[in-house]
Amino acid sequence: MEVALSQILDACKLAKELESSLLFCVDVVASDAHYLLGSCEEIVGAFNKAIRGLYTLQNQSSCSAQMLLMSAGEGTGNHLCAAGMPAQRSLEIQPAVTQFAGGSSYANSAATAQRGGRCLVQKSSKKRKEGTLVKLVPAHPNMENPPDDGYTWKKYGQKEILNSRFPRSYYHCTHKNHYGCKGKKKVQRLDDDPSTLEVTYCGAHTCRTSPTPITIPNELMPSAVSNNNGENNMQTVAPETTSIQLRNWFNRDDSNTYIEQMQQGGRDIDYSLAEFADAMFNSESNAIFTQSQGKLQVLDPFF
DNA sequence: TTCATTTGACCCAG
DNA sequence: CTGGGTCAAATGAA
Repeated sequence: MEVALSQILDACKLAKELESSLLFCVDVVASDAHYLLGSCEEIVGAFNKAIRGLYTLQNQSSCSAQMLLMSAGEGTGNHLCAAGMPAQRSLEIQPAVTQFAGGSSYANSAATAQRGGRCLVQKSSKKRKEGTLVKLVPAHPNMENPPDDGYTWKKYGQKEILNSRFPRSYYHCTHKNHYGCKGKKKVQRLDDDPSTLEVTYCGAHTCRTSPTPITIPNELMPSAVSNNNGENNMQTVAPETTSIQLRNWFNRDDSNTYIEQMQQGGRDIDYSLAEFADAMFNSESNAIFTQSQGKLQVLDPFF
């Protein structure tokens, strides 16, 4: 665990170094997009290294490692560089219990995680389908719907289940039709604890869209057509992994021009960096980067 | 009119 | 054959 924490701290330090470079050495840094790209990939790599270390720890059924893993990867096998990460990615510990079945490298251990001191009891004797993830989440008292998990779901069925007091609802990813996303989930209230929902995720999200869609100014979009009245100056970007987005961003012919604009100070700099950070970590809700008093700051939970 | 939800029917693995 | 999962028409809400 100490090693993993150390790796996370290293990654945070790298992020802070990059922040310092961006804030105080803009002239040097901004002229070299490859330096920025290299720094970002170094940071992402450092976080991934820590995550891999935590995978190992997970095999030892480490409760605290599991909590960190859930914060970092939500059990989908996504690394920090991958898009499609659920919005709830903060270090906030949620009262949920998770169990994995085989499938992704992340889930191969089939380890039972314990969170909040509760264990998932397997009701069915049937062998669980591989590649599924089961979570127990607290049900909202007055709502049938499960709490938001960062994805958008479309309900396509509901069924009464044998020997269950409550029906099971079936959902698939809203982007199933657009991107052929295979993300699915089943939601069922527990018989012995109606205040808890058992959410079974099956199938990985392949839609590769961010739960908090990345918005990039039109002028940065390859297909951008400027709007005469200046309205609607943002576009929502769907699909592509974050690392690809970053690379494309930096490889754009006009990226240097944009960086020059960033050097001029004012909100444009902060806004651009926020977009950059958003593209990098693909989530606002657990922002590693934030804007404070007009400056981009790195949130470091360990300091 | 569009989109999400409901619900009965159908399919298929065990 | 049974039960879980999915489909698609019907329905309702915005």
